[in-house]
Amino acid sequence: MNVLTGGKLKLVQAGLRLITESRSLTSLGLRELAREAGLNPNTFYRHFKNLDEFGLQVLGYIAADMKSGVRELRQMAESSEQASRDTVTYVYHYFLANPAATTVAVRELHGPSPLLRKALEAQLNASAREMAEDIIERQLVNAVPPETIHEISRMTIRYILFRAMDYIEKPEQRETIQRETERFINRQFRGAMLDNLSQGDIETLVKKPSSRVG
Amino acid sequence: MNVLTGGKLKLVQAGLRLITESRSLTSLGLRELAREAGLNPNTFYRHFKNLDEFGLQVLGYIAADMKSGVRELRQMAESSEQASRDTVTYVYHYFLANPAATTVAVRELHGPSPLLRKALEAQLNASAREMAEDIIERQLVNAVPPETIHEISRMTIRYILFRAMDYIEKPEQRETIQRETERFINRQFRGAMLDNLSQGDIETLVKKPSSRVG
DNA sequence: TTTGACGGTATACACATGTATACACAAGGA
DNA sequence: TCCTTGTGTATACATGTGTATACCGTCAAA
Repeated sequence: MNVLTGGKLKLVQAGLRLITESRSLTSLGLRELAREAGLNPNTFYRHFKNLDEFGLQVLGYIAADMKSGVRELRQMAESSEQASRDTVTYVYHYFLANPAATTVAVRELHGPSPLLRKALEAQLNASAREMAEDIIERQLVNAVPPETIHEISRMTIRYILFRAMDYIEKPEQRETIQRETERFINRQFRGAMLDNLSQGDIETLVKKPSSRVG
Repeated sequence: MNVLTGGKLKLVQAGLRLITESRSLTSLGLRELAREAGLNPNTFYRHFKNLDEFGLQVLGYIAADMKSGVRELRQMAESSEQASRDTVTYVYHYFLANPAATTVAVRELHGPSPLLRKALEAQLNASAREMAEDIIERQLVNAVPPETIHEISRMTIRYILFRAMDYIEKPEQRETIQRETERFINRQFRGAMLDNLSQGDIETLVKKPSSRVG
């Protein structure tokens, strides 16, 4: 298995710790890591060929973590009405509990290392696919075609990831961020329901007084 | 005026050059910059107190640039129908023409320096505000309240910024990215028109056959 | 009991970095 | 004319970095 132990684990965890304290994965030094891990600099070489390999290991470590997080998600989201609210709440709490992983993801997704970027993108797309398939399977939004659901899922995953940084760092804004995210998701899906209507159609639709319109 | 000249300008431009070649602003070194600028390392101190101050100068430099870009935007977007398409086209072309500025913005918005992050956020919010006020002034989407337009503008600015990285680096995806961005914007605004309808209302609305529904 | 791999350490080297001090030279005002 | 100010340079130092070589215990297999 890919389970980490001993010094290797110590180094990875040291890396995550350093990243949380306002560093980026790509900027970590070998000696710095060893120092933080309480090990001799050269011990690093016992476990990793170079810093790139270390980066990939860290990514693998947090990817495994995230995967289990997303899997738990599938247990929730019963009704279509409450689906987005529950999901958003859960996801943000997950990010809050894993600040290092979140920071790594955000920083390296557009960071300087093509290798890490590619790996992260794949990881995010996988999560988005899982989210989309879940939505399709449970028929949470029937009026929207599958391909569109996938597209919106990709956008949503990224949106949430970036907002997660603020969510972690600005506790007083958490409520706001959560509400904004819910609105984001709802508007995407509701807007998508109108994808093949013309602007004129929509205006007449909306103008017609329904149950309650301010 | 804030116009840069001589060595100071050389250093800032060297910074932008280095950033485009897959570096991040925060990771630049003083000697590295001087080398790229063809100057003595110590000349750096003649112009900047430290690297943080240098970063702020670079940010200011590109902010001025971006501002003029956004201002030009106000000349366009005549009809509501074509508004998003024109705007998106323009904005992406702008980012394409200024890859260094774009990369800086994306990397540092969630980067390790709180100072730069704050400055960038302010800059983005200013752009979003300008965009929102433009939309409101021109009455492009009447059915949506101003506060919501501001919110969507903030989201859109960020969305476009992140997609701009891919837009720059993956020429074969430019068409796709542009289309996706247009859909993103349209769905946000159309979805927002339905903000105060219940899920049930919307479903009945959408099911009703209008001009053309697949 | 010996062997060898594994994980960890110590020392050392070459190089890059930020910074301090001191020097050079042009332009402009007194 | 002298003096200051702005800009650029040279030298030097302490510190940090990646890496190479060599040494040391533990432990399991032969």
